[in-house]
Amino acid sequence: MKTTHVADQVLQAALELFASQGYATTSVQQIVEAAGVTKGAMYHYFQSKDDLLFAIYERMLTLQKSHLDEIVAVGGPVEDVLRAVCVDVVETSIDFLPEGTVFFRSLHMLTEPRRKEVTRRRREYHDEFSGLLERGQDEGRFRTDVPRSVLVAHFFSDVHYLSHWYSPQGPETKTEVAEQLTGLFLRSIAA
Amino acid sequence: MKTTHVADQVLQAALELFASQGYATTSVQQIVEAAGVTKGAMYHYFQSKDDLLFAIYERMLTLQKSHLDEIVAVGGPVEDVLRAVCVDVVETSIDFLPEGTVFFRSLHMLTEPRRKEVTRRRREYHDEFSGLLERGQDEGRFRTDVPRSVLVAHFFSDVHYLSHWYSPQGPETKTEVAEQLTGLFLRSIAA
DNA sequence: TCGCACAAACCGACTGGCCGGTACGGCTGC
DNA sequence: GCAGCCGTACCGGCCAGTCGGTTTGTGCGA
Repeated sequence: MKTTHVADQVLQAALELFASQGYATTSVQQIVEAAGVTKGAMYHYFQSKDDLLFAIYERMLTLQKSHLDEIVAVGGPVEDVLRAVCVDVVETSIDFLPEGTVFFRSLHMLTEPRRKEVTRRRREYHDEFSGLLERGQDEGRFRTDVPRSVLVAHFFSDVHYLSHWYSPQGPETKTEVAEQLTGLFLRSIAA
Repeated sequence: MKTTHVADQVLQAALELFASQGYATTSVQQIVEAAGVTKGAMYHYFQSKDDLLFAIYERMLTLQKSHLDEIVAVGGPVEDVLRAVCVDVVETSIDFLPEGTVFFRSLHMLTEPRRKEVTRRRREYHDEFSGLLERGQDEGRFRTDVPRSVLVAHFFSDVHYLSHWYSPQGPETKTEVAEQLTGLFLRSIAA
């Protein structure tokens, strides 16, 4: 376990650099210098620069999915479940703000098969979310005059946009923003 | 009709390539080939690759601002003005979907002074939008229990996200989506 | 406890290719 | 014959990835 140290440091440095400079404009040399290791060490743990990027996506996707599953498993009235999911997604996204930046900005840099997988897993996630909306609609809780896909996009747009404006140093706390955005969303989709 | 000027063809090709591949991974050679001209011709009209990117931003910013000013100038009840602004922004963003993709994905690639200017003009735009919200709040039409900055972000997140999910070939027309998203937003911010 | 063997971890100079940008010459319309 | 317009060949620099070699850790027999 001690040897994952190098890999972790590299990933962390890569994440920060990708988030601040972008993937394409960050050289492997910069990453290894920031991580305090050498190219040789890095290429011992990763096959390519692309691997670094994918590892970041991997972690993010796995985390999001497990959170969603956990909350849905608890069960309860659909509105409560949806509220909990929304709040959690926003909070998690704030906890992982740099990942979010990289996530949306650099997706097109991933090599084809990996990009496809990311897209697939992301769609799975959206589908599960959409399922909640459908259940709510069936129960007459949510409006049906707007396509579900638009409602889904409407919510995830907020999540996506967080990394463009939210700052932990700003006036609002993570929890406040999560409640506020969730509140806005739930009100807009109510039947 | 020989005369879609070389500069225009280059810009158009650059826009499409930047939108589909990203700025950093698109070479000048690719751009000039797609535009059917040569490097020499391109560098006769543009000083650098960066110029191409900035020109795209320039056009977008100018367009958005002029639309906003026009609508605000018409005047009327604040809710009507805001509705018109929102619908227009969404529709315009759909008309200029590739620009939107490039806009948010490649901002960090612009050289420092230019990035600052883009940010400044964008903030101006947001401030004007925020001014509308403030007026509505003063008149008791919009809620005041959520910070205005969050409301602004909430709306622009939708605009931003359009390029990630909307397709002109999809089931919804531009106008429908504009009405739907605007409707969701206005309902969520009502007093 | 020590010597040894072997593998995993790590180092960093090097390379081949690409890319942004330039130099310069020729062409064309006025 | 001049001035903008454009083609072409080329350059210096950078960058991902490699590769031969060195170090560090570890198990083991004596």
